[in-house]
Amino acid sequence: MRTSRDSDSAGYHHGDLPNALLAAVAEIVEEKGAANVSLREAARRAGVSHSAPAHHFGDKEGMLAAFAERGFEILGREMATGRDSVVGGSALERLAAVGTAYVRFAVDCTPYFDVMFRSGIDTPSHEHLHACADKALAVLIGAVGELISEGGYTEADPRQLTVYFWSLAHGLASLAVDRSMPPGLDELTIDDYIAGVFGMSELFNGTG
Amino acid sequence: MRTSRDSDSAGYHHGDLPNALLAAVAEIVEEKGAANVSLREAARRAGVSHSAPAHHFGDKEGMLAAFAERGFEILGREMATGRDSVVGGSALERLAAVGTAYVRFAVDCTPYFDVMFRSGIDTPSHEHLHACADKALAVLIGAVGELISEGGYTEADPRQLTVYFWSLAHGLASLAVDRSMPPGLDELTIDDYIAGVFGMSELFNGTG
DNA sequence: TGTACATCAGTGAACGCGCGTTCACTGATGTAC
DNA sequence: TGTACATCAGTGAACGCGCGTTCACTGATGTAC
Repeated sequence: MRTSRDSDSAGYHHGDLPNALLAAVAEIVEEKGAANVSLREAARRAGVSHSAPAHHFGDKEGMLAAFAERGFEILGREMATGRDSVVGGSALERLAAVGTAYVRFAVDCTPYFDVMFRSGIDTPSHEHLHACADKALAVLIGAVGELISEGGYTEADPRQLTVYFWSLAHGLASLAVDRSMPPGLDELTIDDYIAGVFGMSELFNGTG
Repeated sequence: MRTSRDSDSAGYHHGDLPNALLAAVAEIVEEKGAANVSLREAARRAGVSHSAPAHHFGDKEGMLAAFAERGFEILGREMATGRDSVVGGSALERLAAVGTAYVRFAVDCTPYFDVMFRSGIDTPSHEHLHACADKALAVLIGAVGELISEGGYTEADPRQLTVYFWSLAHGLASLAVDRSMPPGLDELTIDDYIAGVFGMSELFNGTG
């Protein structure tokens, strides 16, 4: 197997250093946590001198911001894919699919989730990152809008409904990533909880 | 105003160093984020030599664990107080009060919340901390149990119902702490969202 | 086809910093007698 | 009431480490002519 590192372009010029560095960031976060990411360690793993990263990302914040941007792009894409995978379903089912994609993203791509939401990065201060975050979130907001325009939950404030579903998704994502299920609750799988949590509003309708 | 530092016991012996160090940790997290807590900085703020903290907490992990323990004690107490403040209400109302206390704790005591849930601390590996976390969580689990034994949501799996409410509280807490409301959604206050999110299940009953 | 040159990507030495941890120490406190 | 002694709490020097950033540099690439 050949990586970009040992390809023909290997030598003084790396060929694809930004991607290699971001891949290294993912590795480091996975192994040692977001707090332990450093420019030098990323450079080391990319097989490059420790001052090379500055060329592409400016500084450490810049590298983390670039990594988070990529995360938001993936998250947005996954949520849209989830939504579109529901054919002939209700708006509530599409919204549940969006939420499910959100939680699955956190579980399957934890390094991204960690840097995006739990690394202490100041998203608003990075213009492009902020835009990426808004764009991803627009998928969730849009799904809530569809729910309302389809005639559901019309009594609710759309903003509160958005925060409700986002809280549900973000909370479950956080708990799942931390594997901090309370004692006895780790018998069910994460998929059970996803189904349970996003099916709860329907359950309420039936039994309330 | 006199602090414990400049009291009569000031001098070679601090008098209340563990507390002073934990107060310093809260300050540091507030100002610079959980990632920037250090034994030396805490010692500096407590007005003590940099090697003094080791005497009380062993090492850095130990200091953070002690801080998190205190956080879980406060969280548990606040949730119980919230629950008990509902007199003559339903189990669902008591559960909403527990969730409200959870979110308020995160907003009002953000340094604790950050260290407890977002500092990368490995809770299960600290026995006493783990016990503190379970004890706090027991308040939420208990409130879910009361809901069920009162005859509500009997079709739901209690474990899923617990994770549902915990996700809701933890998600809203995280979003509120990060002030990462999506564009246009920061017009409402956090209290509006708390009321909206925990009133949502009742809303569902009415309109579903 | 060849040459000059600008531009870009990565190097490596150097800087100063704050950190965690260790260790022999000393000052303060309290207890036994 | 006084003295000896054990224990505890905090000191300060020292260690080695990894870090971010800067800077003059060099190797590689591509473009103009």
